[in-house]
Amino acid sequence: MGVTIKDIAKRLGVSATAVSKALNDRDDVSNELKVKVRKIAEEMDYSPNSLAKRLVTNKSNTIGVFMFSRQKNSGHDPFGFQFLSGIMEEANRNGYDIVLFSTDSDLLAEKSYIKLCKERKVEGAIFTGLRLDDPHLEEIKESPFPISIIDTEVKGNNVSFISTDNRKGVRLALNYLWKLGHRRIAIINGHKKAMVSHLRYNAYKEFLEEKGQFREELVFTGDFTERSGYLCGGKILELKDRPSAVFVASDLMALGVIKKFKEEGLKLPEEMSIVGFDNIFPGEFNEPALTTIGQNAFEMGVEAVNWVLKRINGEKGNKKILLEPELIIRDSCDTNQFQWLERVTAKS
Amino acid sequence: MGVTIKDIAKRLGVSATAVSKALNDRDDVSNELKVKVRKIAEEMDYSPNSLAKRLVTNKSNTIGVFMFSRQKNSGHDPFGFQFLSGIMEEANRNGYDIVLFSTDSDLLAEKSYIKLCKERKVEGAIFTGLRLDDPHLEEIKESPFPISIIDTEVKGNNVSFISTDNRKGVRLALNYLWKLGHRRIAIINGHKKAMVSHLRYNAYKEFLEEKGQFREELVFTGDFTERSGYLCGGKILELKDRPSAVFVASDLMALGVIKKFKEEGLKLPEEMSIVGFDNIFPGEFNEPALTTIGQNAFEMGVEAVNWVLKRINGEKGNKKILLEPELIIRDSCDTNQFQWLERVTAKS
DNA sequence: TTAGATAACTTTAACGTTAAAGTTAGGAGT
DNA sequence: ACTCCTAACTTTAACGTTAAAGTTATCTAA
Repeated sequence: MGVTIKDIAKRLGVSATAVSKALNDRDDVSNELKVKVRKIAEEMDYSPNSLAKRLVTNKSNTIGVFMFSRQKNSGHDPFGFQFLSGIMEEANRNGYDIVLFSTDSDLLAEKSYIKLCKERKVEGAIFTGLRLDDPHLEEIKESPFPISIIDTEVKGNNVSFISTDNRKGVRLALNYLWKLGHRRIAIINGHKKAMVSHLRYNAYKEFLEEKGQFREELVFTGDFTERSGYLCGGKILELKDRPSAVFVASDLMALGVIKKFKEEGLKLPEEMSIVGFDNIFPGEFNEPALTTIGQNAFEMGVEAVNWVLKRINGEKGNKKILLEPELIIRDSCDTNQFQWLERVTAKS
Repeated sequence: MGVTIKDIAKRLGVSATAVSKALNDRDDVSNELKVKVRKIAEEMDYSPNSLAKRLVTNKSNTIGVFMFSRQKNSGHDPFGFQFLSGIMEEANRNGYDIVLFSTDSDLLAEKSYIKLCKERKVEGAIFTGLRLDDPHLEEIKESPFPISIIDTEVKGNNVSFISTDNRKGVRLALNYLWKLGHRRIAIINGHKKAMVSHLRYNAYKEFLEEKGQFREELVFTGDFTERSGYLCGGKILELKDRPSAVFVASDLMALGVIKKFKEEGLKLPEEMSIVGFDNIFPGEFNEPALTTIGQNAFEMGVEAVNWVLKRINGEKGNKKILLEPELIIRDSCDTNQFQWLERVTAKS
C-alpha cells in the first residue's frame, strides 16, 4: 500500500539496510547517499512504519493512560483534562505516544489494565482516579513496567505516587481559618475509597488535636459530589452547637454546601466561613467566591510522565512526588472573626 | 522477553500457526487443541503482541485524536474532556485504541498531523478546536484516512463535520428572548477563526433581519475568553441606546459580561438579560445562574468516532452530523419584559 | 474400491524495519 | 609487497504474528 524503505532502495539500486541507515543518520553511510535517500523519500512521500520499527527494536515509545473520572461523563471533573494536558505535552516532548483507555469499557471487564498494557507493549502507564478498592490493585503492585499513580499511593516496586502535599494543603487551610479566629472548624471529607480522603482527614485531625480543638461530631463525609456537599451542609445546620467554619475536601462539595447554606438564609461569609480544596474554575464565579487550596494538576501530569521516563531509562528516583499546594484567598471566609477573637482574648 | 506464540507451540509440540488459529478461535483447529492452547497460554501468562499482529494484518485498530484546546493549560475548557470521554468510550467499545497528540508539542512543529498519523498507521482521526487558519488545512482535505472534525467544517473527500446545530441553537436563544419581549438584542460573538462564530453570527443576523431588528452597532466580537466578555460588556454599557438583552456566543464570555455588568451596578436580570452558549458547569453557580444553550459534547465525541468507523468499514454516510441544541432556562433573563411588552402593545 | 471431501493440522512466506555479521575496494603503514 | 585498516556498503536473520497454500489421515458415497 504505502511506500516502504524497499521501494526507495530499489529506486536507488541499494539495499534496504542502506536506506534505513541513511534515514536514521547512521555514520556508516556516505553523506552522498544520505542526501539522495532523503530526496527520494520526500519525493515518494515515504513515511516510516512505526509498527515495524517498534516490533523490531522492541521499543514501543508508548505510555498508557487510564483515567477513572470521579464524575463520569458529567464533565464536572476539570482536573481530568488538566492532568491529561500535562501528560500529553510532556510525553510528546520526549517522543512518546499516549494511548488512552476508557475505564468503563467492556475492554476492562475482560482484561486487566496490566494485560491491556502488555498487549500494547507500553513502556509505562499512568493512572488517575484509582480507588483503593480497585480489584486490580494487587496486579498493579507487581507491574513489570513503571506506573505513576496520581493521588493514590500503592506500594509496589515499579509504582510511584504523584500528588499534592495534602497534609500541607489541609494545614494551609486550617491555619488560615485558625488565624482568622475560628476554633470550631468542621470538615466535610470525601469518601473513603479515595486515598486523599484519608490523608486529608488525618491532617485535619492532627492539626486540631495540636490545638486541643478536635471534635468528632464535626466530621462529615460526602462523596466529592456537589449533592453530597449540599446534604452535609444540611447536617451541619442541624447541629446544636454550630461550627464557625467548614473545611471542605473538594470544591465541588464546597459549592454544594454553600448552596445549602444560602438556601437556609445564612449570611456568607459572616455566619459561616468555608475553605474548599482543588481550585476548580466554578469556584471563582460562585458567590461568595470560594477560598480554596489550589493544586497544580497540569504539573502533576508532567511529573507523572517524568517519573515513568526516568524509570524507563534506568534511573531510580524517589517514588513519592508531592507538589506544593497553594492557599487561594477569595471571599468565602469571614475576615472579621479575627477582631472578635482579639476582643475575647483581651478580656480574659 | 515475553512469552510468544512459539513458546506455546513448542510446549505443545504443534506449529505456531496452529496456536495462532486456536487463540483466534478459527474453525480449522480442533476443540481439543483450542482448550489445550488456552490453558497453556493462561499458564504461561501469554499476551499477544499487538504490534506484530497489526503489522501483519495491516490493521492498526487505532484512531488518532488531536485537541487544539481553546484555553490551553487553563483547564477552562471543560468541553475538551467531555469530547474525549465520548471518543474514548465509543472507540474502546469498538475495539479501537485512542492515540492522543498534544497539539503544541515540538512534534507538530516538524511533522504535519497527517504525517504523524501515517506513521502510526492510524485508521482514522478526530480533530477538535481546529481553526480556520490552520496551516495544515489543505493537507487535511486530501487525507487518505477518514477524519471527523468537531465544530469546524472542512470540505474534503474523507472529512466529516460533527457539530451542534448552531443555527438552531441561536434561534432557540433569540426566540426565547424575543418572546420575553426583547427587541434590542446585542450579540457578543467569538473570534473569526472559529467556524462556529460565523454560523452563530449568520443565524443571529438572519433571525433579527426576519424581525426587522438587526442593528450593526449591537454586534461585538470577543475571543471566547472570560476577559473578552468582560471587555465587551464594558462597550455595551457605553452605548447611548442600550440593548435590553445580550446573546453571548460562549458561556465563558457570558460569565465575563455578567461580571462587568455587576461591577457597574446593573441589576440582573432586570436591567439586562443574558443568554450564553455551551452550558458549562460554572454557569450553574453564577449569580444569576446562566440561561444558556446546551451542547451535548459527550455525544459529539461518540458521533465523531462512529462516522470514522463507518468510513473504515466502507459505508458512506452523511458527512455532516448536527446534534440538537437545548435551551436551558435559568435566571439570567428577565421574564417580566413580557408583561412590559404586553402593556406597550395594548396601548398602540 | 476408489475418487473426493473433509478435518486438522504444517509449511512457507510475508508484513517493514533494523541489528549483526559479512564483503569489498581502496588506502595507509612499514 | 604484504598485512591491516577503514569507509561504505550488502547479506542474513530476526521481531511475533497471520495468510495462503500445502499435507495427511480419515471418512463418505456410489
